[in-house]
Amino acid sequence: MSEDAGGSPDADVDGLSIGRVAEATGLSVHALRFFEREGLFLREIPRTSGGRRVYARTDVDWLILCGRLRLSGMPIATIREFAALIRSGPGNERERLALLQEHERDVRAKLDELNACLEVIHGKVVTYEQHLNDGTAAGLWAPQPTR
Amino acid sequence: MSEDAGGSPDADVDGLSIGRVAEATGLSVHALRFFEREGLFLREIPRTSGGRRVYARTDVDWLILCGRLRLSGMPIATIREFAALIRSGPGNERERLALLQEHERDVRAKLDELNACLEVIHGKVVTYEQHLNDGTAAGLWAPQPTR
DNA sequence: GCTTGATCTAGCCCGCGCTCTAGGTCCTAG
DNA sequence: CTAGGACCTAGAGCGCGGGCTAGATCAAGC
Repeated sequence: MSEDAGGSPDADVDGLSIGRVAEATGLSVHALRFFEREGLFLREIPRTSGGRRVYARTDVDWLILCGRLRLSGMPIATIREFAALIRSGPGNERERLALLQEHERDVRAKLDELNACLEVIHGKVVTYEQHLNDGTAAGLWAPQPTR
Repeated sequence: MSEDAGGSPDADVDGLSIGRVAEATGLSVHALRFFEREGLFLREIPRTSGGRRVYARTDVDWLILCGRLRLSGMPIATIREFAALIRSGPGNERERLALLQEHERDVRAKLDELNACLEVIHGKVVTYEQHLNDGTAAGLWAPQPTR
């Protein structure tokens, strides 16, 4: 139930089970195995003699970053590219930077877009609130557009 | 090629073909037919005697709002609910307002989330920029996490 | 030893939001 | 009259991001 909390022969100091990593990152156990199949990790995740994954803190840190990248809309394929750059060692920092910069631009663009949508939506909300207070129906959608 | 631009017997004044509506809304022709199947419209779209859709300006206005709702992450199913409320006529404005308010909350939450992600990502960008200027490697991911 | 829960691999399945195809019809220009 | 583009319906397909299951193994506590 409590798994190995620091004493089993297989797990290194601070070796984490998949369940603990799931808790720590907010990702599901399924998602973690999926990410591994998809090549998103920075290294091969080692196994115990029994075949179970043993994660390190640095894996969790990376997964947390992956979570942010995903939340902000980066596709799995792009995260995979980024991971591949890191895995292939020093020397490609400019490429990594370019990838991150492009994503930053994308996120800013999406923020602008969302803000524009928010304005429209908030405008609608205000219109309905006024209608409900005043009893007017100005600016509301009719059931059948007036023709 | 130019379709009916205001003179054919079937099309009302300002009756728009699906292609024109696609242009006007940025949605694809396929998407417009899909939206119709999904019940997102506020009315039955009338047809010419030849069976072609004839849209009005009000349909375009509604579609533009739908576009904003979609862009801001509202699922098709929720837009369908909203459309159904409008279609069922006056009297349910509180429900419409509640739906819009909830979506507004969702959008604001997503904005906060995105901003938080952006901070993390921008931090990474800055770290890489510093590394490339200084030649240091502090804070960069190693190819293999140091164990 | 036995039970119990966490984990394993392999692989199929799903919801979403369109997109595209097939096979036709319409209709306007030349 | 003919060509060709826009449009029609019905329905299959797809990319994405996981979710879920089956059937087995592993490991900890009693």
